[in-house]
Amino acid sequence: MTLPAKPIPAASQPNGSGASRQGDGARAPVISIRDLKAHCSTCSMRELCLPVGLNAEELRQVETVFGNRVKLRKGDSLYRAGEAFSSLYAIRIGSLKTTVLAEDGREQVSGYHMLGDIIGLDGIGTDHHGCQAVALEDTEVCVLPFERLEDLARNMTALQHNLYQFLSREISRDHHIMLLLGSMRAEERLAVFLLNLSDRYRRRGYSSTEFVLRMTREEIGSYLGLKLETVSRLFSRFQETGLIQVQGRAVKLLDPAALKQLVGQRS
Amino acid sequence: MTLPAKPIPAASQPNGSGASRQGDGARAPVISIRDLKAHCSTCSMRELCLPVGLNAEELRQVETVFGNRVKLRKGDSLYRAGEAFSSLYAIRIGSLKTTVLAEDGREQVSGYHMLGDIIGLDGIGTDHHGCQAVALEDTEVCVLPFERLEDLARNMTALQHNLYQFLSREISRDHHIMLLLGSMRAEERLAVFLLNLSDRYRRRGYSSTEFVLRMTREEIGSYLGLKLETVSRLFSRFQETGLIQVQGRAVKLLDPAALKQLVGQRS
DNA sequence: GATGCAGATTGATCTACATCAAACTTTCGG
DNA sequence: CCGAAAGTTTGATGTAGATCAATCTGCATC
Repeated sequence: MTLPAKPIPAASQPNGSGASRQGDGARAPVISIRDLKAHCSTCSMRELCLPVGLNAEELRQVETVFGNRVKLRKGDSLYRAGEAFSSLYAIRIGSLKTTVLAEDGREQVSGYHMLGDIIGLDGIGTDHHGCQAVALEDTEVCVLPFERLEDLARNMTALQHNLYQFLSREISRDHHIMLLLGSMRAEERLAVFLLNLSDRYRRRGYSSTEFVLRMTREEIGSYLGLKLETVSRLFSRFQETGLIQVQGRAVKLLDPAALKQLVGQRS
Repeated sequence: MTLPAKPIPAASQPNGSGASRQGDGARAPVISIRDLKAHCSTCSMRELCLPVGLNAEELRQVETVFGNRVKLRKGDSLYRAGEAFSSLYAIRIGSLKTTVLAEDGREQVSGYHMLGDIIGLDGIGTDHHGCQAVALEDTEVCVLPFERLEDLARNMTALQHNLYQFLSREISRDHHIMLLLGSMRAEERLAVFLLNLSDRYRRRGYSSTEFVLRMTREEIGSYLGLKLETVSRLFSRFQETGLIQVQGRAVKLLDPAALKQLVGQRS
C-alpha cells in the first residue's frame, strides 16, 4: 500500500513558485533541512496556531521542542492511514487535504487544511494515523513531536489548554460537516463550503472574496458528498445567477449575502 | 430558546425501572444527590472510561475531583447548544443523543452515546456547548469539571494522555461518520450503524446480537442522513432477507457476517 | 509550439431515496 | 381500561442528484 520513500532535493524551490509538478504521490521523508528550525516568534501564523497566547519566554521554550520543518511538493503524502503516529503538524505554507478510507477502499476527503491549521490530531487516540494527508500545492509544515508537546504542556498551562482547544474545535468542525452531509441539499453544501473558505481566508489576512481553489471538482465533491459533475453544474449555476464568478479554480464571490441566504432554503 | 429549569424530584426512581415518562424536554439541574459522589474504583465502566489505566492512588485523587452525579429522566437535556461550558460528563447508566443545529433551525443527531462514553468534548474549544445532549432513557452521568480535570492532568501523565486520547478518538469516530454520510448507500449506513452498536454493546459486556434501540426511526434517520420511512423500510427489508429480526425497537442480529459483507457492496 | 492528458463542462437518462398519504401499533396519561 | 398522541409500517409517486457519454480546456512535457 505504501509507496517507497523518495528523497526530495532539499529546498529546490522557494515555495509558491511554479515548482515542477510531481504528483506521483511520493512519500515525503521527514528531513531536516539545514537550519530550518521552527521559529514561532517570527511566524506569520503565530496568532492562529498552537502557540497563540503564549508569552515570549514560553514561545522560546516551545521553539526548542517544535522540531524540524518538512517541505512537500504537490501530491506528496505527509502521512498515510495506518502509519505509526508520532507528531502533529502545523501548516506554515500551502495546503493539504486529508482523506479517510473505508475497508472496501472507498476514499473520501475529510478535510481541507490551510496555513495555521494543525493536522494529525486523529492519530493520538490510536497511536496510528487514521487518515492520509496529501499536499495540494507546494507546502511546508512544522513537525510537532507529540510526546514532547505533552511534556511541555504539563508545565505550561496555556499550551495545555490550547491543545485541548484545538482538538475540541476539530470535533465541532466535524459536527458541522456531518450536519452538512446529513441534511443539506447540494446547492447549500457548496454555498457553505465557499463561505467557509471565504471566512478562513479573511482571518488569515487574504481576500475573502477572491481566491483559488486548491482542490479539483472531484475532491470538492468527495468532501461534500457529491459527484464532480454536480459540483461543476453548481458552479455554473451560481455563476449564471450572479452569485459568483468562476474560471476553473479561481473563484470570486460576487454576492456573499445571497450565498448565505441560500443556506437553509427550501428547494 | 432555553426552557426554564425544572427541578427533578431527587432520586424518585431507581434507574432502569419503568420510570414515568416525562418527555417534556425539561432542563436537568445539576443537583448533588445526597452522597452520590463518583466512585470510579467501584464503577463498572472503570475500564472504558477516562480513568482507564490509572493506579489505585491516582484513582483516589481523581475521585476527589470528579464531582457529583446527575440523574436525568427520558427527554431531559443535560446541556443545550450555546450554554456556557464547564464540565465534561461520563455516562454511568443509560444513554443520550447529541444534536447539532444549523442557523436555520434544522437539527441533526450527531451522536448516540452510551455508558462509559464521555460527552461534552466539543465545548472545550469555545467555552460553550456546541450541541444539545438529551437523555434517551433514564440516565445517570458523572460531572467532570473541566478546569479541575486540567489541573489534575498536569500532575498525572496517564490522565493527561487519556484526555487527549478521548478527544482524538471522537475525531476519528466523526471522520467515519462523515465517510458514511458522504459515500454510503442507505442500506450500508444502517448496516454500519447496527454493527457499530453491536460492537459497543459487546465491549460493555452485553449481548452483541440482541439489543434494544433507544432512538426512534426518525432519530436514527437523522443520525444516518435518511428519512424515517427509509429507515423503517430498511429494517423490514433486512428482516425479509433474514439479516435481522426486528420488533419495534428490539433488534436481533441473525447474520452479522452478511451484514458486514453488505457494506461496500455495489447496489 | 505541438501533443497528450488530467480535469472541467454540459447534455440525456436513470434511480435511490424523499415526499405524500393512509392505516396500523404502541405508549401513556387520565 | 379508554382515548389521544406518538411512533411505525407500507404503498404510490416525485425528484435531486447520480450515472453515462461526449466534448472542451488548460497546462505540463517534450
